[in-house]
Amino acid sequence: MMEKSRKTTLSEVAVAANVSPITVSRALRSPEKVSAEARERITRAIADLGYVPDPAARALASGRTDVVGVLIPSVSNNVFSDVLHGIYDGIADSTLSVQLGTTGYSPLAEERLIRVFLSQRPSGLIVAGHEQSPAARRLLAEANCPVVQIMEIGPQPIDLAVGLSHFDGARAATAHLLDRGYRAPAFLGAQMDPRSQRRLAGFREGIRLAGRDGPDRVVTTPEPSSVSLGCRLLADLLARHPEADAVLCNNDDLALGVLFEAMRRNLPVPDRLGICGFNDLEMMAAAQPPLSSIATDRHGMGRMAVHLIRQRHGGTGPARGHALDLGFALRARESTAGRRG
Amino acid sequence: MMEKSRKTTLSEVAVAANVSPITVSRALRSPEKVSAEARERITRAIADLGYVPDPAARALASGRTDVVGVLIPSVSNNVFSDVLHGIYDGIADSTLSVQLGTTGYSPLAEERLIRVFLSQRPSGLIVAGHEQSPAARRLLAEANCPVVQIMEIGPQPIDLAVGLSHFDGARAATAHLLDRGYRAPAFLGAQMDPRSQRRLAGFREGIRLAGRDGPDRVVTTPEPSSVSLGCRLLADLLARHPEADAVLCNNDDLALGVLFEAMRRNLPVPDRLGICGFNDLEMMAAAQPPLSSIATDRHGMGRMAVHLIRQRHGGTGPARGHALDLGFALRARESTAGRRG
DNA sequence: ATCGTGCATGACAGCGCTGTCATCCGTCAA
DNA sequence: TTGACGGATGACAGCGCTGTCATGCACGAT
Repeated sequence: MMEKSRKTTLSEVAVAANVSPITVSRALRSPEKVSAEARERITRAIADLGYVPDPAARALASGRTDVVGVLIPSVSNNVFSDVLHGIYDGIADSTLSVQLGTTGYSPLAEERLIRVFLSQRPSGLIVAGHEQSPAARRLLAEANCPVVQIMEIGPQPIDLAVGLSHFDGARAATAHLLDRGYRAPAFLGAQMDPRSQRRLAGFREGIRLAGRDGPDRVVTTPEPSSVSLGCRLLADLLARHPEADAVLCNNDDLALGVLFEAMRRNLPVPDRLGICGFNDLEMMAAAQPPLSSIATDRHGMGRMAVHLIRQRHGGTGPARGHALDLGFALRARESTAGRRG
Repeated sequence: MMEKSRKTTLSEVAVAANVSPITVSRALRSPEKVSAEARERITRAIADLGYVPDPAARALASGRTDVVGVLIPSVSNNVFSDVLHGIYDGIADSTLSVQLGTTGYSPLAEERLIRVFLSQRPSGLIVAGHEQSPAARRLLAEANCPVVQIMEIGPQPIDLAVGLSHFDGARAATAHLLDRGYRAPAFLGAQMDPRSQRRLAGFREGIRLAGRDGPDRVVTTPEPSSVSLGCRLLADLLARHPEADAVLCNNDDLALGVLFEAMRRNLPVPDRLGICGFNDLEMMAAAQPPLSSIATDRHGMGRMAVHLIRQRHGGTGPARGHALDLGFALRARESTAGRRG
């Protein structure tokens, strides 16, 4: 049953290269500590034998792994897959590898995964958001590896944070809508996770700052976001607030759905209805009319998170408690060109 | 520098539970071999001490890991993130974990990653596609763990395969377009990976079977797929083949771009231009007009791949060489309702 | 000639766990 | 009562690698 497919070991390489095992180990970990000739022989022996180090043995012996743990709510969400992409780009030229865990937006699952990840003594941990359970926060605070919270920047990072202010982004978008002459902007939200909550708060703040005292035009649902949900949310909104003349959507999927629903209802965009999304996925600019959105640098967040971890290992980089704001950019396109008439 | 954040070990649990270490190990691996009382004490001790097993030590001692290696070209592609989602759902109720590697469509990177993954003695390997380099194929064939090729079913799987025939899917879509009265269907393709090539071949076969001898209306590009690329490809197509009255798109992103570009050009869909995508992402049904597509069960592929690996470990499941066809479904929607007039 | 210094290398032990075999004990058939 | 048997538990060694020290050597300073 347990057929041993003979793995070449470090010792076998050592024999072939006529050095001791420890020298082979050094040639791999810190080549500069090994003489050029020895290194040469070892390199050849490794190639000849097709040797690949055993990460488990290395981890056990050294007490550390080259693994970066990544905790995100879900992989089937454009936002997180962009972040993940950035993370992979960040580790590309290193020996690091990624251990991905998905929490499904459950704090309990998150806590469990943190425990599992920490048991592997990772090189670093990247977690999405700032809403860890108290126990999870404690675990992370006591972890002896860099911990980077991504997606948003909060008041006090556990260790490091990279993200943006979703509140500010939504407020800017709201100001933009008002600026363009929309008089009754609404907010549509799905999957109301903490970041969505913050966007909603930013929307309300934007309305408040403009001195509008009208009704609170907000339609949200805990359902996961999707394009078809965008269609339904617009229908809901118009049923409840027929006067709404612009929507700030929690994310771009909803915005696309809103666009399609508006087309079905012959509501001219942007003349009768302004539409603004959040994240600025690639499709937004290609839509007809092109859809406005708040651009966020998701790829950069992932890459930067890895960068911070690597800096920390190099002894440089920002100190504990540093939050890096990657900001956002308002991409004003035709879908929010303003009311006509 | 190297502060030892004291990890509780299995031996400490053993002391606390007043049993030998090996019994604790057994209580974790195969609880039925341990008496109820001992199990009870051990469980409590584990909880009290917050013990988490060290996977590296376990891997080293047992010669295996509970890791499933997953090799996909890219994470920032809806198709693969759906598959990944399925994989995570597949392992949800097990002790398995996922090790993800992205090849960026490079056979060399793939080969390297296969080597790295195999060095961890994984419980299984899931690789996208059938186009491994000869060396990679050999590695996989000799791996002593189940290997599942996903995305498509080919002539001879290395071990197991789960997927669908992209050729048949595209042929069915082409037949559908012709069926609905479109006389000059074209094919638009981006990121012409092997699966896209197969779809193109299926398109041509569909045309051939219908006895059309017209020009080969095909526009492809090696660029990665995107919505805006769909816009550009339609522009290209119309410049070269103004008579084209329907497009089969390599994937749904392109189809969406085509729809937007058609709107910009005031080409009525489906009257003047039929549009069909591939994969049937959620947005297709929500579009206006709703877009036809070939539905593929990407989530199911991931789940099934894991299922096969778990079956194999249980000693059941299909034998080496089995290819599981998950099929496809033509979702005919308004975007291919046919020419008018 | 003597010593210290720095570099390249090696010996040794052990990381935390599990495979293998051995041991122990209670139970039941003869 | 005896022996066989099976279930529960334990002792031992070792997985492949690296941390820690120790060693050997060539070199220049004294």
